[in-house]
This record gives sequence, structure tokens and C-alpha cells, in this order.
Amino acid sequence: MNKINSACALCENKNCFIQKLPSQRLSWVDAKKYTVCFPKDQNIFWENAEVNGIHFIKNGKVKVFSSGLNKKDKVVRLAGDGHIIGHRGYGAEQYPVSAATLSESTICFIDNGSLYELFMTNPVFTYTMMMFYSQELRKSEQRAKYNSQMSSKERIIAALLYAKETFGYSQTDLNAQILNVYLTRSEIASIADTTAEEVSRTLTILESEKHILKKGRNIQLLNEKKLLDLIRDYGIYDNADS
Amino acid sequence: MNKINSACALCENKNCFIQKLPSQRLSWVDAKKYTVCFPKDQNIFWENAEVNGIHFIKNGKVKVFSSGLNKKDKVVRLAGDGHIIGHRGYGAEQYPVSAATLSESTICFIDNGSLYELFMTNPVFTYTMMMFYSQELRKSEQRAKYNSQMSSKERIIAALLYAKETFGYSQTDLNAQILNVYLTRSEIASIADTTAEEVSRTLTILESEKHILKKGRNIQLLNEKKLLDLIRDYGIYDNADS
DNA sequence: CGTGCTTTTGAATAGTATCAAGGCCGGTGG
DNA sequence: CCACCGGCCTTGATACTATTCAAAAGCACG
Repeated sequence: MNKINSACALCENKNCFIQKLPSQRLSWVDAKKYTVCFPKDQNIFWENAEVNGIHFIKNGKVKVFSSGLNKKDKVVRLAGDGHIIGHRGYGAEQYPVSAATLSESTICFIDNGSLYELFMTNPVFTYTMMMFYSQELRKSEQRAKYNSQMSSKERIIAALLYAKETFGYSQTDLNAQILNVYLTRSEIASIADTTAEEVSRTLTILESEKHILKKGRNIQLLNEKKLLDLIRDYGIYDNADS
Repeated sequence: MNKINSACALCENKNCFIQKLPSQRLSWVDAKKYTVCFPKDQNIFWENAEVNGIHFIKNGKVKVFSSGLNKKDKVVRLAGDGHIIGHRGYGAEQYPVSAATLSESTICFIDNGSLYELFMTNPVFTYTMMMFYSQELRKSEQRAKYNSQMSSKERIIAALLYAKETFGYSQTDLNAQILNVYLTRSEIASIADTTAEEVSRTLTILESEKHILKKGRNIQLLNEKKLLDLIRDYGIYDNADS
């Protein structure tokens, strides 16, 4: 976990929030930020831990989750390159969620004090960030609504499409639309608000219906459009930006 | 629906967001804002309508809801004096939700342009607002998590406590802790993500357990602490601020 | 080549939604 | 003032979805 900072101005993630700052501000951020590489399956921050700042994914795959009571963890969000994480905690004393890497990931961290200085001096930046929160709120409540109305099968399809939206397809075989992330049945269940057994059953059914192919944790979406049709009425799990 | 503006500086809702502005800015807002009195059971804005600004409840009771598919509407939020409504839509083209009065309500409206000017010139105001969104996001996801883990009975209890948190008890009989809002069984069901029949059944059970008394739509919480205990493990439906 | 974890599949169960019918109440008009 | 009407509430019976429990099979790893 060495500090491996590089210049924000050279970062390939142009959708990253920091890029909303005036360009002359970026080198100031370079001096303040702290970039670290995490191996797979490692926590970036913990639920109930003190919030010291906000994290940005330079590259990698991350799941954000919170611990249930007697039940399993609940995955709240998936995030990939350029996405922000930990913003749920910003303004609170403690993180309401944990974040862990699903693959090796490089994470940039900016502390509360530096952020506050940026917010106080860059109204457009702050405004953009506020609009992002507003959008996140809309998504969160749309999901809540759909979760309460969709069947478990529909929720599982939505979870698959959400994973695709966030991480895209594997680059190793460009023709096969294989989800570019390894999720256990339990993790998919957690996203879809159901059980691992139900996910297993449903994936088998979806395969028999020729909607997907599965080989272990590799899941291939044979016809994304048709899957979308199956849940079209509910809108889409969307993770297009940040 | 006549314009009945009065000075923000004299408003009794000190928790209203506008009060976060420097006091010399309030008269500027007075000139921009538009205050209207709505009768009971009237829409303030409609889902999918164009978003023109943000509303603040000077006094009254409001429900925010979105239409399901084939199912009934889903109540997303209850709001009372000093609370902000319509902020979910801010930054979007269209409202993701509708809002309707549960009682006669006086609503202040500020248009997008004026808000933008305020946001660009008052960093602390913008920051406070952003932190509010952040908090709303946390609440929304906490609720989503709990909804997926609680039983219908627990969700209904949570809905009752949420109504109490938002609107308090009726002032007509100070000793009886009667919820200060008339909600139909369907509306309670919508908050608790269940059916009207289930609410009816559960209220009967809660009454037999001496937790509540009900007389039509008047619901009296006999022992708020005990009700809280029943769902303690899940945290509280909280609507403390704005 | 075990060993332990994940996945699959089956069977039983529990929790809710759905459907249906009757009762209560408040409001309206005679 | 009373009777009627319609909407909301209550209650019961039924159906069904999804969770739980259990057991076997698959797989990855040392």
C-alpha cells in the first residue's frame, strides 16, 4: 500500500468529479490527495468507522455494502473506474456502509479538510457534487420502489444488468458478452434482495430460457435487450455516471 | 391560490433551509419566492412534470409519492412544517415523484434561477444543502435495507413511528398520544410496503397487544418506547430535520 | 487427493398477497 | 331527521411466492 500519486490532469477518468474543478486547481489536489493500490477482497473502509474524506476509484471494481442484523450483508452499490465512493458518509460521523474491492483497485483519497476548502471556493464544483447527490437519491428511491414491486426473478435480472452497466463486458472475448466481474451467488442475491439459493435456481431457469449462459461465476448475457424487456416496465438499474 | 408572501425573517420555521442564508439575503428571497395556500388533498406537483424549482412547507402536512406500475402508489416520504419538498427533482428534467397535501398547507416556492444564484454566491448555503442530500441518501438506503429485512408487522410499526416523528401528536388532547395526521390504511400500507388488508390486520393485533388504540383513522400510540423496542434492532425511521 | 467452500436441487414451511364478503361510517338528499 | 349510498375497513379463506432447511455435487486450493 504505497503512495503512488500521479497527476489528476493526466488521469484517464474524465468523468471523475475532480475533473469538474478548474484545471489550475488540479495540481493543488495532486498535492493533497493520497493514492493507494488495494488487492482483491480487501476493505477500503468499514461501516461505523470515522469518516475522514472521500475516495475515488482510479481503476478497479468495488462493492459498497452494509451489514444486516442476523442476515447477510446487503450490497448497496457497485462502483468502477472513475466512480466516487464513501460519499454516503460525507457529512456524517461514521460510515453507514463498508466498501471492499472485487478486484485489485487503485483508489485516490481526499481528506475532509481539503474537500471543504474546494467546496468553499468552487461553487460550480460544489453544485455539481450536490446534483450528483440529488441523482443518487433519485436512484436509491427508484430502486427501493422497484424492489418492493418486482418478483425475485426480475430483481435478479436487474442485478445482472446493473453489474453489466457498472463493469461492462469482459475484454478477453469481445464477442461473448461475459460480465466483467466475478460475483458469488450470495453477492448477486444481496444486490437483488433475495437468497443465494433463489439466485442459483433463477440463473438455471434463465439459462434454460436461453437468456444467459453460465460457467461458474462467469455469466454471459445472450440477449441483453430481451432481458431488459423482461423488466422494462420498471425502468433500468442505471450506473452511467460516477 | 393567492400569493400570500410574508418575510422569511419572520418565519417560525427556523429549521428551514432558507434560514441558513446570511440574514441580509432573506429579503432578496422574499422578493423571489412565491407562497401559496393549498387545500387538503391537492397535488402540489406531479410526477413527470417539468421541474421549475423547489418547494418549502411553511405549514401543513404533505405526502410525497410515486406511481407504481399496476400496483398502488408508493409513499416515499412524509413532510411537515419547515420541510423541503421537490428536492428530489432538482437537477432532473422531470419530477420522479408527486406531492399532495394531507391537510391544508401553505407552501413557499423558489424557482430554479433564483436557487442557482443563491447556490453560486453562498458556499455555506450550498454546502449545507449538499449535506442534506447526503443525509437523505443515507436515510433512503437505510430504509431500503430495513424494508428488505423487517417483517410486515415491523414495517407497519416503523411507519406509525415515522408518522409520529414527522407530524407529532395531536394538540387537541395532549395526554392521549394520537397521531397528528389522518392516513388511510392504504396510505400506511404504502409507506410500509405492504397491503391495506395487512395493515388492518396488524393494527388489530397491535391493539390487542395494548400497543395502540384505534378509532377510525385516529391512532393512539399507548407506549411509544415499547413500539420502538419492537423494531429497535433496525434503527429508527427518522425525519428530524427538514 | 482430500478438505472446505460454493453451488445446485429438492422438499417443507412460513409469511403475505389476493380474493371475497360483510360491516361500519360519514355524507347526501329526500 | 332519517334512510340510503358509497367508500373504507375488517375479517376469513385460499393461493402462491420465496425462504428455510437439508443433502449431494462441483470446484478450487493446498
